[in-house]
Amino acid sequence: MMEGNHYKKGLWTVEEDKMLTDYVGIHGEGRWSRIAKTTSLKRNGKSCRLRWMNYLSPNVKRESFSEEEEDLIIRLHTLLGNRWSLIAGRVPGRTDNQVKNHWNTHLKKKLGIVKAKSNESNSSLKHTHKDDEIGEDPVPLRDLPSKRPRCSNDSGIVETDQGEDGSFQATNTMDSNSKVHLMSEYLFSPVLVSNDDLFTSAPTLMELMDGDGNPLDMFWHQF
DNA sequence: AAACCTGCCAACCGCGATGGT
DNA sequence: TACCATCGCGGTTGGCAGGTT
Repeated sequence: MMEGNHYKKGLWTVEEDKMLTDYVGIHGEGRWSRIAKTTSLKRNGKSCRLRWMNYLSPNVKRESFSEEEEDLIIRLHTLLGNRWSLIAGRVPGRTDNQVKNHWNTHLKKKLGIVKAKSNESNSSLKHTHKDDEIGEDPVPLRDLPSKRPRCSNDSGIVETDQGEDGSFQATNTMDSNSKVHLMSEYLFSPVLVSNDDLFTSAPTLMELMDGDGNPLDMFWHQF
């Protein structure tokens, strides 16, 4: 709890990276807060964990995103919204931070997602580049439990639907046929089917539509 | 050449969840 | 049950690099 403010911040040096890598090599991942106590690395636990998970871990891909990865992210985002850790979990070698950054800097533009101005009179407001972005989340976070993977009941979730502009919007009024169509489109598209792991763990449409629970519930367990 | 602008991404922050005592 | 340490998530920021004026 008490991670004081005497810890170093900012970009990591090569020496710091080596210290952290050596530490993980000896002690394994976890117990991040002990690093500063047992080594001369003056980084707090959170910083160490983030550096390892997002950069130093051998599981992290450093090359550019491929077309296939981008397509997969787009599809997963349609289903999951800004659940970056869940999305990243389905994109081998990519971290939630990588996925989030790539979405915000590349994929939004690729999809032509821009914030819908509520009215033109607002155009005189001071512009910042962040103002261009929207809450593009197809399932607004306010409608979801804050920490979905840890929630046992997921009431209040809504499905996604494609809007006139091609972006996906939240809706809870979709009929069953539309649900089947949408689910099958995403689950059994060539991109997803090409992913062995996802394919083997993908449910059937009957499973999707079965029961009185939310038809998307299974995603939170499968992804 | 210098100032300014923009894009990008690594890292930070705040918060909630979890697990141990 | 309460408290504390730790972990993990999503949003946001800071700063560098390259482009433009």
